[in-house]
Amino acid sequence: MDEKYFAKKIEAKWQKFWAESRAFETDVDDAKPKFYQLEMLPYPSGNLHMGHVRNYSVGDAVAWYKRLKGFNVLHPIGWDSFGQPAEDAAVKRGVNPRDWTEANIKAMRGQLERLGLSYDWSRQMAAHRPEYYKWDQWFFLKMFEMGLAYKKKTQVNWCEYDKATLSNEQASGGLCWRCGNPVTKKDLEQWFLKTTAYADQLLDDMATIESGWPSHVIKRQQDWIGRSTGAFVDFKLSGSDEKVRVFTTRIDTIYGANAVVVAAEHPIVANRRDDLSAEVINKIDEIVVEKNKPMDRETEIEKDGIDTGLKAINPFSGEELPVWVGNYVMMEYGTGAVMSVPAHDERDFEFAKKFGLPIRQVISEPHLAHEHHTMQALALEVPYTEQGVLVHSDFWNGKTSADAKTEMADHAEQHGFGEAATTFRLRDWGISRQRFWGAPIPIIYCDECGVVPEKLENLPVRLPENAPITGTGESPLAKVAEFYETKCPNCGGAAHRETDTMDTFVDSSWYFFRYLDPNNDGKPFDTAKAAYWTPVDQYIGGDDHAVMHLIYTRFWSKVMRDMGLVSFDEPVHRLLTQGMVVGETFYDDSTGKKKYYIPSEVVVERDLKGKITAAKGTDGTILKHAIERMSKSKGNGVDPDEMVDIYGADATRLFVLFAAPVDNELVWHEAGIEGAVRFLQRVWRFVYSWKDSLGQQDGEADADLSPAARKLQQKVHQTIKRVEDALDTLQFNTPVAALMELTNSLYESGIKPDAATNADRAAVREGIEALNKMLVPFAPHTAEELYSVLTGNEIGIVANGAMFPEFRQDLAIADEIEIAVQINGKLRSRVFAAPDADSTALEELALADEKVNEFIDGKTVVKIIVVPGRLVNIVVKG
RNA sequence: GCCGAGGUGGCGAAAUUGGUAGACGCACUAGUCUUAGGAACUAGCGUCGAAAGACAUGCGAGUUCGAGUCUCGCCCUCGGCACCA
Repeated sequence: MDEKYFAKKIEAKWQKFWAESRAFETDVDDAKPKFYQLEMLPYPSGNLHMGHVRNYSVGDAVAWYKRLKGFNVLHPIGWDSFGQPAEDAAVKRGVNPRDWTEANIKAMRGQLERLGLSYDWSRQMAAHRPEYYKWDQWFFLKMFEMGLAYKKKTQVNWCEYDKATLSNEQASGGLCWRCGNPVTKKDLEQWFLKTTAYADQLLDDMATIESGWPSHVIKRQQDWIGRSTGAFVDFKLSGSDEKVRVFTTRIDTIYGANAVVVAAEHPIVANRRDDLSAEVINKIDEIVVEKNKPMDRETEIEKDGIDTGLKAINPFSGEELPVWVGNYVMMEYGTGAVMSVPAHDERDFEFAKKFGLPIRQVISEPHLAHEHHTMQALALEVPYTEQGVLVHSDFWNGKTSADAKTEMADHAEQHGFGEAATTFRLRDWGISRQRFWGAPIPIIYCDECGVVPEKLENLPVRLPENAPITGTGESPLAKVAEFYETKCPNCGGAAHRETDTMDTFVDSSWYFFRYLDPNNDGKPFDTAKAAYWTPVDQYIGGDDHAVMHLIYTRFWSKVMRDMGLVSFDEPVHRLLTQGMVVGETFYDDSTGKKKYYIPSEVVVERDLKGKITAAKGTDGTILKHAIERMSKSKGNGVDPDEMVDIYGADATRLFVLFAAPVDNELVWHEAGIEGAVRFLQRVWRFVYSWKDSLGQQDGEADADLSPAARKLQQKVHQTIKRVEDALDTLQFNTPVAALMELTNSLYESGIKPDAATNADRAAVREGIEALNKMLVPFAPHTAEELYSVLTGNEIGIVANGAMFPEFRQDLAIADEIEIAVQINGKLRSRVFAAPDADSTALEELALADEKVNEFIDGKTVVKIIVVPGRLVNIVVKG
């Protein structure tokens, strides 16, 4: 190696060395603690993007740090390789999904390797390979056995653009998670996994991981699971034995009910199509049609409904109420029917206003309760949705809402018309997909025996080599007779296979257990290995999976626990969600639609300070300027390969870590990455300027450290502490800053190799070595190269067992520190004192200061506050 | 509408958790060296001011010797949810 920093050369050298020496293949040394560092696995699209780079740079920094801290580190990677893009490629370009996927994996692995990420490649898994999806199928059959997998006909979320079925999580917000287009409904037979069976656990167990997960993810999961406690109440239909069961969280308001409102699909109306008037039937059908239309996020849906003419009896008051159909009642939640209490619910209020239904107040603000008893119920201007005291509620008058809720639910139960109840927003996970590129659902339909699970020993149910992929939303496997024609495992008669495949989120629900034992042919993984490595110590990924992958994987772990495969409740103890990488965009929206300009088509004007004041296209169009998520079409995308090529992997990674706190958005400015290169070069030059002088101990008696060397020593140890604390709390920008400061201090010390004493040389050596080791998590290639330059060994940092530098408090403390002197809280002067100088000494020093005396001259000192080690504040009057 | 996070220089950000606001970096300005420099180095860089100093952490109050940090009330930005009874 020459003395000039040349990223390409050293990066290629060390990547080759790491691969050949299998430097990152996981060893288990019983004397060391374990650390499982996991990052969300990529979909093999063929192109790494900057978001991946950020995710994996952070993960790699943690993995390296833990290695240097003496852990057995497991740091694997794999491929979420089933999914729609492979089918899209097949439709568009006629390629085979398998070939396309394998080629992409190969290409992306190359990209990851060029970044120098320290993965244990020997544990790689890929979801689309039969050795993996065999176990998806195995889990499915186990869940079928346990009653956790079942089939039902249902309205599924359907994305017309992608021609794809979506789970509720994937259709969150009424928009497709993949393409962002509105979601419609479609009737389909679907396989479901019973996530609702774990709703309580999914919610309650969050308490055990709360401290290690970002609060916004916890919050979103809580909202998603959406537990609400209340009661079921049965309203008997007049002139019938039938009952309508409603769910309410506010049974205390039941005397204010003016109607029972049911969903359009509710059996009570669906079963009476012949009896209801044509007008009612028409309205019901209209509501159903409206409901199944793609949702428009912007406009609020207006309340609609109709009186069915049916009557129901309020079991508390005995009052006869009309039964309405309302478009705001959802069949999928609760019982599909509600009691409408307009005085105390916004939606019911709006509904009552629109249709002129009576509004009766039955809950009062506590201090007004007495008046209400003597008053007629008043028409409210706005609904009163708070809790309060019951009025106009017969026997229950005067009770608080809280008391009434429990007592009234008990009352209902005792009299057989209701009970306390809990409902969830969470629905079961629909996993059937009418897709080719996924794990076949291992179920067989037999005319004689019905639904029959495939035998475990027949797994995997393999995907056929070829299937007609059309992208029209029908199952391609249904057109491959060799695939679906089979024999019943039960009776041996002719039968056919399920032709739907599994949602790809099945694959990612347990992939990180397969890393522990990737070649196991008899089990998904060895339980002893799982007991050692899991739960995951640190998981890192984007927060777009807050309610998809991260709920599914928690569910899956709980099922595996109940199967006896693992013994914990939660698979991930610490979660870090990194922010998005965004870029500057320039666009013209004068035509109503945004037209993006690529950077080479944009001319930017800046003011003296460098702020952008105007932007124009080279065609003269005045452009607007914004920060948006990176994408090719917006012209703000950055190709990681290109960055690595120009600046090097280390500089790219270092910059990504340094540029912003890890959970913030990161705005890509290419100029910033040059700063990272400059820093690495500065380190490089300094080490080279010293490399021949560090070992010299030419007999000269050890002198004391010079003041400059002593100062450097302090900085070294302060930096060790700062870097350690930062990495322990998952901060990556501040430790890089600390290393830059340390580098500046090395230069500023002014200690020259030829002029230095042995002691001073040793101080510089300590600084260089500490810097070198602390640089490893951020710029591993450069660090390896410098390490070999300094130590003369070529076996690499891992093999050499190098450890993170050791912090010494006694060396970090300065001999003399600066104490701020304030007068009335304003900084007026500074004095110097020993770090352990006591209050009296500091006070004396401050009062002796010339500048201080100028300020307090002629005034009365009222009080003096001394914070040892920090400041003196003199309070004066007059 | 509800929930969450956040407002600090031209920009990305620090701030030992109530104690010297703006570390570190980018951009910018001036200079040195160089055939040259988009290299390196030196100096400057919150605002106003010649300086002393004054004013500065979204706005307004409060607590305190002392507030970016704590309390209350507003304003704004970004994310999430969408009639969940």
